[in-house]
Amino acid sequence: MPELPEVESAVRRVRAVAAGKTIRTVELLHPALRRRLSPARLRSLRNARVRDVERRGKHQLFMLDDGRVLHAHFRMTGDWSIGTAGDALPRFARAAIMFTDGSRVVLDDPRALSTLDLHAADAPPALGLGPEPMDPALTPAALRRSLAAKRGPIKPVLLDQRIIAGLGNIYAAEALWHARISPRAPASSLTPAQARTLLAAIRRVIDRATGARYTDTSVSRLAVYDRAGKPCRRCRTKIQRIVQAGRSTYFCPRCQV
DNA sequence: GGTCGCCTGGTA
DNA sequence: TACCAGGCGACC
Repeated sequence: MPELPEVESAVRRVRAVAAGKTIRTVELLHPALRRRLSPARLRSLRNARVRDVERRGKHQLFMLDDGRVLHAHFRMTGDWSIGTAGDALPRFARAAIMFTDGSRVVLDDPRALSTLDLHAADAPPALGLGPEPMDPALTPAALRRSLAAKRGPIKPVLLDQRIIAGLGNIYAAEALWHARISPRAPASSLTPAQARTLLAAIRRVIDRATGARYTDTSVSRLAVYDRAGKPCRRCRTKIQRIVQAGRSTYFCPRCQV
């Protein structure tokens, strides 16, 4: 489910139960997760203590006392379901982390595309992420510079996590609409004024969504996402859906130039 | 950049 | 039954 705001909310919920706790077991409930976590590595998590849970872009990092990192990524449809040992498992439970105090964190993911990874203490994860949207070091000039180095239309480029960490398909489209920039405009063509407007728009859509969850997002008032054929909220022109890099892009053909 | 595969469910 | 899905890595 996640773009940055939803992952941030997930991290906050999981941190509240996991930080300071000791792991009793981690159980995989779907075969796809076994590709990255062998039974031996799973067993090695017994008695590991979680110091804290951190977010980097859309990645979630359980920082263990021994320096190892349990690394979760929700991909399209993952979420945490938080409860205790005796609770019924959610319908799409894919993994369960049990803590010694009886609390339980379950990875709930209908499509089972989520990943869990364990990184050794001497090999912290290399995530290849650009700056967080709210990072003060990310200035309009810096954004324009990184976009200038990329070929192709801006919308797919904005999904490149090396440009801005955590931006995804919905909020990229939303931000472009707010900034009145066409998703087809070459990434390298942005003027300084457009870069400034776009960065402000990205921050606005991310900030407004922070604290929301998947179900909230789908019912919230998005400007363009999933609104093909419906009137633009600015000019009433019909919103168009196109496909870029295999992903849906929604935009107003009249007021996004 | 484009396209496919990963997985499975919801919806037209 | 077909298409779509908020991600991402591998491939051309």
